[in-house]
Amino acid sequence: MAKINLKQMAEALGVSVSTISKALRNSYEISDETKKKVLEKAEEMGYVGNPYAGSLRHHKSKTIGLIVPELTNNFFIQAISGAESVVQEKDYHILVYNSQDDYEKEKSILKHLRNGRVDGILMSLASTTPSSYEHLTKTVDEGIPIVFFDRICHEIETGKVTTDDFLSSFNATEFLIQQGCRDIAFLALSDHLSIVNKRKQGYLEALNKHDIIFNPDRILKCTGEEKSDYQKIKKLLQGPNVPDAIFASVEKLALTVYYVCGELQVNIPEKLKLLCFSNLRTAPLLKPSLTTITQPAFEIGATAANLLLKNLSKKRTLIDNENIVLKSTLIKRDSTRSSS
Amino acid sequence: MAKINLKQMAEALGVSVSTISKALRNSYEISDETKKKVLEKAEEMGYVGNPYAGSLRHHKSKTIGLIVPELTNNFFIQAISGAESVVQEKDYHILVYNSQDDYEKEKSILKHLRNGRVDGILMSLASTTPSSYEHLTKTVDEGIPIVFFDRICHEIETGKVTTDDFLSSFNATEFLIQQGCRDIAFLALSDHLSIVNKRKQGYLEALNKHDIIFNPDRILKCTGEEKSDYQKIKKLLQGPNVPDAIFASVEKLALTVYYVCGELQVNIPEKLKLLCFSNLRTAPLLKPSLTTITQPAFEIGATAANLLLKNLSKKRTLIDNENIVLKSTLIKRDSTRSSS
DNA sequence: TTGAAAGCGCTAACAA
DNA sequence: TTGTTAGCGCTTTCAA
Repeated sequence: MAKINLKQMAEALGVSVSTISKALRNSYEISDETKKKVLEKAEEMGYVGNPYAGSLRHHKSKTIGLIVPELTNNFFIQAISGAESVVQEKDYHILVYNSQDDYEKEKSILKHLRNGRVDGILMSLASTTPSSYEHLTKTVDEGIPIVFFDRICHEIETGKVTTDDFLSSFNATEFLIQQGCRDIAFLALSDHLSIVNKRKQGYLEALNKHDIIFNPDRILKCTGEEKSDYQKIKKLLQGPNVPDAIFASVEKLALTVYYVCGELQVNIPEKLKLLCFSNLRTAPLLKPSLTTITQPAFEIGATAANLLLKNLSKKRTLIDNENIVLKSTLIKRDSTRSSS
Repeated sequence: MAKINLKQMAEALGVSVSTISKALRNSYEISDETKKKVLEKAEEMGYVGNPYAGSLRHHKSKTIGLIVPELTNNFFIQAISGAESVVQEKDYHILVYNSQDDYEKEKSILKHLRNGRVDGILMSLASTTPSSYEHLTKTVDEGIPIVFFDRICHEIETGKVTTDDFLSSFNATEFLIQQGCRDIAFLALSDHLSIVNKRKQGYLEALNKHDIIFNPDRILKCTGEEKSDYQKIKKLLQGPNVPDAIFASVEKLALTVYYVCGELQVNIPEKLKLLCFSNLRTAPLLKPSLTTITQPAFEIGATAANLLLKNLSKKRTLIDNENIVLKSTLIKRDSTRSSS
């Protein structure tokens, strides 16, 4: 049994190709009787239209590209899951790409999408992407709309979906201060990521509000590379001046802190309080359970997908510059428990 | 700046469309001089060929479909990551679908892929898929090869990638026995999943070898639905006859055991030893750290993708019936520590 | 070495 | 209400 096409259907039914095509698309031009006949035959023969033929005709692929900097990350997975669920509803398809946090790869992926393969793009920037966004502007200019989520690009005017990074970071830092912390280290990632910067601002603002003098050495610029981050954090916790709390801007870094503390026998939360942005399902089961700022990752993905699809259905290729902000939740657990 | 096509390139260079096409594909028919000219212009104009036009011509889409029963699952994510990494190398694209462990959805996804959208499929079955594989055979019969991984379908003759489920399960059970357990409960999932059955067989065989009489009540048939599984496990652990160990066939169920034990104040591993198949990155950080049978998920995905791509490049649409078996690793941690 | 033209499977404008 | 036909962007055969 081979693949069936319109022509074969037409022959089998003794009508023309266009009649079948119209019947299948439920056109008003076709009689109910014929429609029924065609539909039945289609079912019988297992006819499924070739998507690429149609795509060629009307320049729509009904597929969208989703680019993330990492795949093995709970946040992105949940976001993908959210996007997939809305896209599936609307009979769109999702092409998934992993930029591996690499600017060059990101450019290359976008280039491959700039040819009609996708109708639109959902993406989160690589942390190594510098302040040059030509690959992004070019894509948008060629009529392929991009909706950013989480690791957004401010410089491109389009739809963006983020969480309240500044505020949640401010609140979390303030919470640490309330727990008695006075010397809070902040584990940052790339300077280029707006979300990391906002989180840093929230942290700084909270210190400022509580008259805690900010020590620039307390901002550790991590890379995301496991080993070097491990060493950096180990050095931080070996002293001589050991902070009394760590605020990790991303999940991965918090886990590294657990491992370093294991090696150095630093007791969390007695000696060190720990808190981070994270979508780890097992946060409540860790030893100690981890206080997290949890982002509504699934909703972020779903919202971004909805925004994109809404514009696509309106045939709008330029998306209004708006930033949809969803709320994160601070979930207090043992890693920030105050001993008093 | 709009999208550029061959015709526009041809006009810009004052040559014919076919010359450009050939030059771009580095045909021997074209002079080096012309090729150079064309390549330069293509670069300059940012030309990227429309993939669907070519696809229509030679009935190859250079994209593969990847169907998983869940997305928020470390095993599948790592597998996707592995597949993505090899596919990316070969300039293929990946369409990701979530069957949500639902047979109907699985059928519908396959139907949508049976029309040239993809050149081949990588998939793991939904646990609700009954012993009727028409949707699979139909797909293969229409010339779209499927490579199964992990949750494979024995009945279809094609390539499959799994782990040594029987043996690793046997070893793990034996390990529990060596830790002093005599009454080990097994948390199963759907009867239809061959991997779950193999894991069950390994468990039974180990009991048998050690002359432990098997009590059928000790096999709990879970559904994957969080709440009902929670209740089932809670009932098991409330007695009157409480097992001294639990072997969970999938990760999700082990986490539920943690929560139930938290509620019932059952001490792991003192009162209950726990072990499961899992790819959780935080297994070492849990309280207590979790003994796992860890599958090489990334390799599984990569191997399956390689097998599929190898066959596609040979234009083979029927893949030899072979089962590539990769080894899992039993990682002993605190959840199975013997108190003596 | 280059170009003209047919055709992949489908849609849509137009004709019947 | 149905059929004919051109053409989406590309590859490829055949002719020049």
